[in-house]
Amino acid sequence: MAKSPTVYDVAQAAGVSIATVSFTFSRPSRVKPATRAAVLAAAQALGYVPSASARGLAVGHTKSFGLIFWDGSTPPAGRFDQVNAGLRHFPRWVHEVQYGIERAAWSQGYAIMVGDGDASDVDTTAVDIAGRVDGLVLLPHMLTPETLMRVAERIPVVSVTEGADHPHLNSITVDNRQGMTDLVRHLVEAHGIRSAEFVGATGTPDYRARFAAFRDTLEEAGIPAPAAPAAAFPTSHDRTDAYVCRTDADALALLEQLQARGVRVPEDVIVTGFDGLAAGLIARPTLTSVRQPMHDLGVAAVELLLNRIADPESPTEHRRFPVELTVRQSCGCR
Amino acid sequence: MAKSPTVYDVAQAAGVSIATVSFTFSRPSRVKPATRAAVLAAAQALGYVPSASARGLAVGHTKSFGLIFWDGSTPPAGRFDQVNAGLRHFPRWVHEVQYGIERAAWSQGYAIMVGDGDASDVDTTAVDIAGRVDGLVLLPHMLTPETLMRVAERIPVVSVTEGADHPHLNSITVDNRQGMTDLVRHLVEAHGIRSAEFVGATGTPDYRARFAAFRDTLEEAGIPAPAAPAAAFPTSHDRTDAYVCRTDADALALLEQLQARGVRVPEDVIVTGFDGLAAGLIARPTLTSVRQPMHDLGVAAVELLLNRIADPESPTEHRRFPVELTVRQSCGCR
DNA sequence: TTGAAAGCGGTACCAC
DNA sequence: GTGGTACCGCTTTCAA
Repeated sequence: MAKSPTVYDVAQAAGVSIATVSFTFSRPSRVKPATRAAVLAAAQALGYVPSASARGLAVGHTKSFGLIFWDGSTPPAGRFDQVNAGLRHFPRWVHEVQYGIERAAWSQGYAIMVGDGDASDVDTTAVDIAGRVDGLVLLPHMLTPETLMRVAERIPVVSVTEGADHPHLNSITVDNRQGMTDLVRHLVEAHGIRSAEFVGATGTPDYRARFAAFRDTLEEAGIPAPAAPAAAFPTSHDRTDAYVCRTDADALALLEQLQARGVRVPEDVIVTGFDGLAAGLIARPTLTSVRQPMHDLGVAAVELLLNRIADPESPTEHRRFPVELTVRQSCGCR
Repeated sequence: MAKSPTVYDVAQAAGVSIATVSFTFSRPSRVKPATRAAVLAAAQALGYVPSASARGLAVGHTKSFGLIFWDGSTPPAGRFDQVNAGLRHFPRWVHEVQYGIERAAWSQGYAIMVGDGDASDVDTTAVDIAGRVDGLVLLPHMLTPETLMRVAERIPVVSVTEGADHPHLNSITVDNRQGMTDLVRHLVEAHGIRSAEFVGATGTPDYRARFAAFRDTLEEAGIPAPAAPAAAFPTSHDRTDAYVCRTDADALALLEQLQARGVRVPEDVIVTGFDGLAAGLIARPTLTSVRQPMHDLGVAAVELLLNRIADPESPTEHRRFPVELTVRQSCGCR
């Protein structure tokens, strides 16, 4: 790993000044063809790779966005781990959103820097990443208000989370309440359930919104709603008509468990998810769920960032996306 | 987005020099507690977020690794697109490898920068990313030799690809041949297949190795081997005993199609994958495949990068990982 | 069209 | 223990 060549080396080799080298790359038309060719040749010969740090320092931005996520998909320890070791981390909601983010960012010439969302000290991580990029997206956000303020005052930040409010924070949310309401109503009206359990911890505002809607809709139908989510994954076949999971990942894992124990879905019990991951189509029974427009969420996140960069004075934006009840086999339809 | 404060601002606010501010963050113990507190307070009050560009320029490295991938999971256009629109991009092999990379990198304090592997000009992208990071991993690599040399001479590069050889290039590979050989032998010996098709284009060295092993093993068993992979996804139920897919993603999509057409797997035809994605367990029938240690591949990639950074003079490394035949329902077992 | 030179925001060596 | 200061590599006026 020899010390890498700089503009100075290239300039010297090409017999021009460093300014000319710089211009050759940034505004080729402002350089005489012959000179340009000489510079390019020298650069190629030397194996010149421009330093992004130097450029970033000089121009004041890095052409990259940061991404910090935590989707709570890492399930609680315990039997779940043993039963579903292979499913623990995949499929993930974040991957589908990230795909949209990457495509949108790349198309605009931005690279994506992903930071450790599960770090013990997310705040430090966030500040570190914030120092490297032109914008930050949080999936969802779990930063302290202080850190959030610190970061959001420096670069645009968009949180893909329910209930994110801060003067400098942009947000993208989905209609968790509507989605869960539609889902539960469907279970009640089309399948006549008389009881249901909510599966999965409510660690984020989104999950809490889903749980709240789950309860409200159940009660509204005159069905007793559990006061809290099932503590852990159901261990035996509890007497319930439906397991309403907080995410598809949980539902998919639960499906596994249930089948391993010989419990039939949907004949013995209904199972539903939330998110609409592609994997829900692969499973058998296919998974009834509430679909979020993941790709669009990612694209929108980048859009908000770009808007704010184009016009720093523009007001923060909050976009809420609709979701769609996707009825499939695991609830007994089809 | 007010202009963000710098060390100078913090220094002034705290009534110290910029050197002291710098030390407060890098070597807190070398600064008197009272001074340190003052600096920290000023930094907090001002919302100081250190510029990674400035630091990177000063220290000569960025504490981040680049990641450029292309897993060929985007299937050819045509009917496949229509039939499996939702499955097109997920699940992906790269995500499982990426997970290992991220965990390993993060644990060492490195961030991950992901670049556009599908860019029309991957080489330019690669050079751009290379200028931002301390090491690069290619999943797999599809760069021109020139670009590869240019980049690999500046920072350590590891390619997660079969047949990568370049003096400065480290590589991680899996035993494609052994895996495919085991798989085909199993189909012949345990299921008595007398014909088989290979599904999926052979666009990378890994895929080619799989196809070659597929052919060799078939011929060795006295079974006529197709001269080329099935041109596209099987359109009607061609007469064959087994569809051996080049990846799990393809196999999963094929499973979908087949089921939609009422073809039973494995009763009517056997379907197998390659990779061992977690999604193979979600599908019904569960997918017979050849499992790669994805997480370990990612961890190893980071390890090689770290090794090279610790000792730039150390020779390049090439690690080959074993794979494991995973027999499940889609071939008729269990 | 090209060159000289002043930053950009940190780091770290060397004095004090 | 703290401050002064010379870089790090590139961009970008301003002159020539």
